[in-house]
Amino acid sequence: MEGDFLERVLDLSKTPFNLDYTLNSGQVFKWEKMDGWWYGVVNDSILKMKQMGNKLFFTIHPDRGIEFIYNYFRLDDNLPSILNSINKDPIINDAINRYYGLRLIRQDPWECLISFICATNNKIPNIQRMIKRLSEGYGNKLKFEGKVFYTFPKPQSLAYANLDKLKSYGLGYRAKFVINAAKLVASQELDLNKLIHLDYYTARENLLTKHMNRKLLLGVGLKVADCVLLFSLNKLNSFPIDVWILRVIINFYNHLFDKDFITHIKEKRLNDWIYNKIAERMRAYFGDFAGYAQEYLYYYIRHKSF
DNA sequence: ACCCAGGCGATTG
DNA sequence: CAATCGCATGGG
Repeated sequence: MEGDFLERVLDLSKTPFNLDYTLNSGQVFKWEKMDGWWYGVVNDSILKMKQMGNKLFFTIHPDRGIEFIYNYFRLDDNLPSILNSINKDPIINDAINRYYGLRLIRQDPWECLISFICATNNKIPNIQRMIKRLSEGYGNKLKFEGKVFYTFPKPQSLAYANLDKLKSYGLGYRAKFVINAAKLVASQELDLNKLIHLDYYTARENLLTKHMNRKLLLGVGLKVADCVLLFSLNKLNSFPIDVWILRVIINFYNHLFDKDFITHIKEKRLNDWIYNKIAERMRAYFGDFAGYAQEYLYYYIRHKSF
């Protein structure tokens, strides 16, 4: 079908957006840049994109409406207004100025959950490789421009996946957590999409539920839950704290905390009590869009040379 | 060889 | 409750 390969242009002059920053921000792991074009599989469609200034060139295959792009890249978010609301100090101001146009992405919650279960105690290139192998092994094959792509596996596919096969993909001890999560979602014991309608704290409680004094979702703690809430469930006040954000706190935001608290967290490893205390303070400081601040600060600490 | 990574589970005290 | 410790894997 000729129409499937129609290249379209989106005018970004009134909606600030930076595709490279957004896709390099560690939110999503299934995108790849080839010959200057970004290729990604979103739900069941291949997206091919390139930005040149205020113009976003893209092809969706099979074709979808423009809302598909708006929804995924949250182009409906009033970015200037959001960034203005979180711009509280010179550090975040510097991050905003450097990486202006970085947006949160609205991912599929299921893919997001599995991605960040795989992300624990791991490095981004390795996470990308794991997600790629999972997709090749259990996703559906798509062809486009003579290239082969794979959708992210459905919950039903991973629920009956072979444990040793997942381990051979490099998932290690996370393999059993992935299968556990897949069984819960496939059986509809856990309905991720209903969490979109709940507030941040209630939705987080759902992800961290215990059943007979045992966690329902294995491999999901505060950090993974916060990532899923922020990147896929519309909870923009979620403030995930990983080792990098902890460095941001210690280096640039220690004045927001008691002095002995800072010396305490330098000695101890991050535990739930420390995590919640920091996250609550940063939510109070940055406000309802603290998640955007988190993402700009994450990009800042990862990319700026100090 | 050792250390680290978008942390968390299991086991102890 | 809180505090330790081990963990699969790959790269520096």
